Amino acid sequence: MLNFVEVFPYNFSSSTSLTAASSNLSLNLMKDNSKTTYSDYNNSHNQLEDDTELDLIGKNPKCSSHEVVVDHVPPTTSSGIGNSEGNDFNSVSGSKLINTIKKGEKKIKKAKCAFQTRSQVDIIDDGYRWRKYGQKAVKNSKFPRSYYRCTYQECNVKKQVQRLSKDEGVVVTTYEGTHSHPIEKSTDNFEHILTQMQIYSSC
DNA sequence: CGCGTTTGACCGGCGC
DNA sequence: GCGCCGGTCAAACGCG
Repeated sequence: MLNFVEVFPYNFSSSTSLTAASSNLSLNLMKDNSKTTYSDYNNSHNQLEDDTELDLIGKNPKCSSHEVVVDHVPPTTSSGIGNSEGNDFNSVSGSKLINTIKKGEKKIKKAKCAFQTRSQVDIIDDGYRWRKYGQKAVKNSKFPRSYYRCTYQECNVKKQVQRLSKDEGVVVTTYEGTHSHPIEKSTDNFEHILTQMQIYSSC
């Protein structure tokens, strides 16, 4: 179980700091000597206006005082990460559902929050149960990206896990969507992690 | 037997 | 139009 978690500031390009909600997130790192950073993958101006998207990390936007680093992902990113944005994952996900979207309809972006974790293991136990549904080789990286979906019935949350090629010790976990149910496993480390986040990210 | 993982196939978006 | 790429599906498989 977790012995030590260190949160360190991670500077994406054109990153800014903001206060983010964090109350609903729990991290329960499986191994020791892990470092975690998290960032909001939303475009801060366009995406954060949608309050349904802000709550990936926390259900309650008012409760947090944790400084985080925010990455700005252009809303026009290619088919990659944002490919299925706007889809209703409660019904059918993926390309088949995309077919049902009429031409000209504006797709709604889903919230994405990325955590950087310096860890020996890829999987961060965040208290939810996940089922792996895909794995793809990543261009310019020797490590694959794994795709997970929350196993809770009708929960549409997904996450991607990828290890950085240029820093093999860093694992990037990207969350997409909002859990519609409580955490399934109790986690004792969350407060500790949040404390670490606050300490390190405020510099 | 139920649940989760693996992995090749498939699809849509995008750039040329 | 074609090829590349990221994301998803789903059958097969493994494990407890």
